Amino acid sequence: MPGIDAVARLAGVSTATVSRALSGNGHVSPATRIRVHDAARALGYVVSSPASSLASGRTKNIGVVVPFLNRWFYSTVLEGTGAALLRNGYDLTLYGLAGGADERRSVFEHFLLRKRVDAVLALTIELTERELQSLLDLQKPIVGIGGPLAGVQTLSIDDVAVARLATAHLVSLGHCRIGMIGGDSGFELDFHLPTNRRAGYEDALRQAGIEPDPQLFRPADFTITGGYQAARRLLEHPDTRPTAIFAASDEMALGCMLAARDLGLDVPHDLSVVGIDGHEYAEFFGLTTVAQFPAQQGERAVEMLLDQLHPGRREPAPTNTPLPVELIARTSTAPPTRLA
Amino acid sequence: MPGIDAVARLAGVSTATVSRALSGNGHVSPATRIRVHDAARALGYVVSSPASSLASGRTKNIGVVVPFLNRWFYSTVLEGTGAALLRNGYDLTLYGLAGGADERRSVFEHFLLRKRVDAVLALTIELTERELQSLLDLQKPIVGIGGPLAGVQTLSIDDVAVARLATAHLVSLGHCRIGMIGGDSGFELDFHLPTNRRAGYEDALRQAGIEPDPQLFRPADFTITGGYQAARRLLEHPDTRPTAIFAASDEMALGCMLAARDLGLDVPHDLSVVGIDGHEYAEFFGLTTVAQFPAQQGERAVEMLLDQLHPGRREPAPTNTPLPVELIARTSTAPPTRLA
DNA sequence: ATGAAAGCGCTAACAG
DNA sequence: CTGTTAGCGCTTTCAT
Repeated sequence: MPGIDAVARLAGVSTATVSRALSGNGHVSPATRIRVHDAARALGYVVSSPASSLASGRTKNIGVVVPFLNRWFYSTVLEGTGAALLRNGYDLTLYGLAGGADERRSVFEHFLLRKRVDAVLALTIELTERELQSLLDLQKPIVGIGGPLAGVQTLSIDDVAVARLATAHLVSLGHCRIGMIGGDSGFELDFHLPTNRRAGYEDALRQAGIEPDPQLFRPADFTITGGYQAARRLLEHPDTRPTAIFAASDEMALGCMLAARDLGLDVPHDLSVVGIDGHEYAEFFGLTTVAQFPAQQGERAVEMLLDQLHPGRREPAPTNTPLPVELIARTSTAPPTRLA
Repeated sequence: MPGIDAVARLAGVSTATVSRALSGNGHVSPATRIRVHDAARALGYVVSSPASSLASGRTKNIGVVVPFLNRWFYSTVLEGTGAALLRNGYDLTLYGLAGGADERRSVFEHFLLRKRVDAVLALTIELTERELQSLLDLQKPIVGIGGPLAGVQTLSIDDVAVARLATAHLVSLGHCRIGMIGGDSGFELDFHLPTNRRAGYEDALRQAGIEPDPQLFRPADFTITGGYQAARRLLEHPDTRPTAIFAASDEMALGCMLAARDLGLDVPHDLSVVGIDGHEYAEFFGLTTVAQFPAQQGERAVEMLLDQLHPGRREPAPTNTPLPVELIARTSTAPPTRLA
C-alpha cells in the first residue's frame, strides 16, 4: 500500500499538491493534476480514510439508521440510498435497530458519536428527544424520512392525504361500506402512521357523508398474515360485510385478497381492495394501490444530505418536504355489485 | 467533544493509561481502570474512530458486500450480521452491488481499499479472480456466504443436497412426474446455484429410477411472478402435467401455488409443491420447504470473522463450513391422487 | 502498572 | 499554482 508521499515522489510534486489534485480541494494546474492522477493510478494508491478523516474532519461516510432490514419498504429505501451514496463517493454505515432497547441506546450513545460519519439519515424512525438531542449535538447534518422531526430536514408522504386518496377512490366507485385494516399500536411509534392513515380514511368517508363505523376497522401488523386474519374477521358476517377494504399497506392488502378468495368472495366483484406502498408484488396481484416509490425516497434523502454537506451545491430544501405518491388503479377495485 | 487528554487530566493519569483502560489492551490496575471509566463517562468521552484507526490500524468496522438489498434472503442475512456486529462493537459498512458493473468495480477498486474496514463479508457473491485478488491483497480476513471461494473461509448450504432432499420428499410421497422451476442463467454467477439445485433434483429422480424429463424443467427469476409464469407453462397440458413441482426458491413456489389455484388445481390434492428457503411467508401459505435460516447464517459469518480478527478467540473453522438446513413439511405436499 | 514521546498518513494554513 | 510545516487524536513502543 503506497502512501501519499510515494505518489508525490513519482509525480515530482509535494504531498500537499497530491492531496489537492486527488481531492479536488484547492487549485492545481491541469498538467500536474494529470501527472498526479497517473502516478496514483500507476501505484494503485488509494487515500487512507482514517488519515484523511483525522486531518480533515470529514469521513465521506454516512450513518443510516433503520428500524428493520427485512421489510420490503425499508430495504428498498436502503437500496436507493446505498446506490446514491456510492455514486457520490460516500460509504454507508448501517445501524439496524431491530435488536431492542439496549442496542438502540448504544447506537445513539456510542456508535454514532465515534466521528465516523459526516451525517445521519434516519429512515422512518421517530427519534426520542434524547436521541435527537444527541444527534444534534454532533453538529452534523441529519435528514429524516417518514415524518417531521423537530429541527431536522425531513422527507415524508402525507399519510393522512394518502389514506384519503385511497379511500376516496373507493368512495368514487360507489362504495359505502368501506372497511379498513390499519396499523396496530406497536407501529404508533413511527410518526403515528397508524393514526394518520386512519384519520385520512375517516376524513374521506365523512366528506362523502358516511359516518365511519368502528366495527369496520381492524388493526394488524403490516404483514400478509396479519392482513389476512384481520380481513377474515371483517368479512365473516355476510350481512354486515363491507364491500370494500382499504389496507394501510400492500402486504396487508394482499392478505385481504387472499382471505376474500378463501371465503369464496370474488375480488373485485364481491370486494374491492386498495393498499398503500406500490409493493413490487402489487402489479402481479392486480392490486390497486397508492404508490410511494421508496427507492426514490432514499435517493432524495441522499440529495438533501449532500446539499447540506456541500453548501452551495443546490438550494436548501424546506424543513419538511412532501413526497409524491400516485394512485395506481388495477383490477382489485371496481364499483360495488348492487344486489338485484 | 472532549479528547482523551481531558479524560486523562480528570482521572489524573496519562493519555496512554486512558487508552489502555478504555480499550482493554495492556494492563491497568483495577482502581485506575475504574477511575478512567468514570472520568470518561462524566465527560461523555467517546474515542475518535479515525484517530484510533490511524494510530492502531484497526477500524472496528466490517465491510459487507451484498448483491441486492430488497430480496428477503439477503436482507435477512444482513439483519443477522448487523445485529451480531453491533453486539461486538463493530460497525457495518454496506456495499450494495445492484448498480451495475461500474459501481461494482469502484467498490472493489476504491471503496474497500480505503482502510476503512478490518474485514470483508461477501454475501452470496461469486467474486471474480480479480476482485478476490484485490481483497486478498488487503491482507484482511474475508468470509463468504453462499459458496466456496478459493482461499477464503466460507459458509454455505449444499445446494445439491438441499435440492435432493426436497425432491426426495416428493418421491417418497409417491410422485413420479415431478417438475422443477429452477433459476435462470442470470443467477448462474452466484456459485452456479441454478445448476447445483437442478443437479440435486435430477440426482434424486435417478436414485428413484426416474429419468429426468427436460420438458418438466423451467427456469425463472426467483420471484413470485416468475414462478407463477413458469408454473402456468408447466401445468398447461392436463395430460402431461406433473403431479408435483419442486421450486428452487420459496417465492417461486408461492407463485406456483397461485398458478395452480388459478388453473383450478387443488394443492396438494392435484399438485404438490415444495420450495427452498424457509421464507417468512411459507408458513402462512402452508408451503413445504427446505429452510436455510438466513439470519443465523449472518450471525455465524460474523463469528467466523471475529475469530479471524481475534486469534485465539475460538477454534478456526475449516475452509468451507456446511450450513444446516431442515425440511419442513406443511400442507402443500401430499401423496399424488391416483385416478380411479 | 504507568508515563513520555514518537509516529500513524493525511490536510490545511501560510508563504511564496 | 505549489511547497513547507504543523497538527488531527489516538496508540504503542520503550523506559521506568
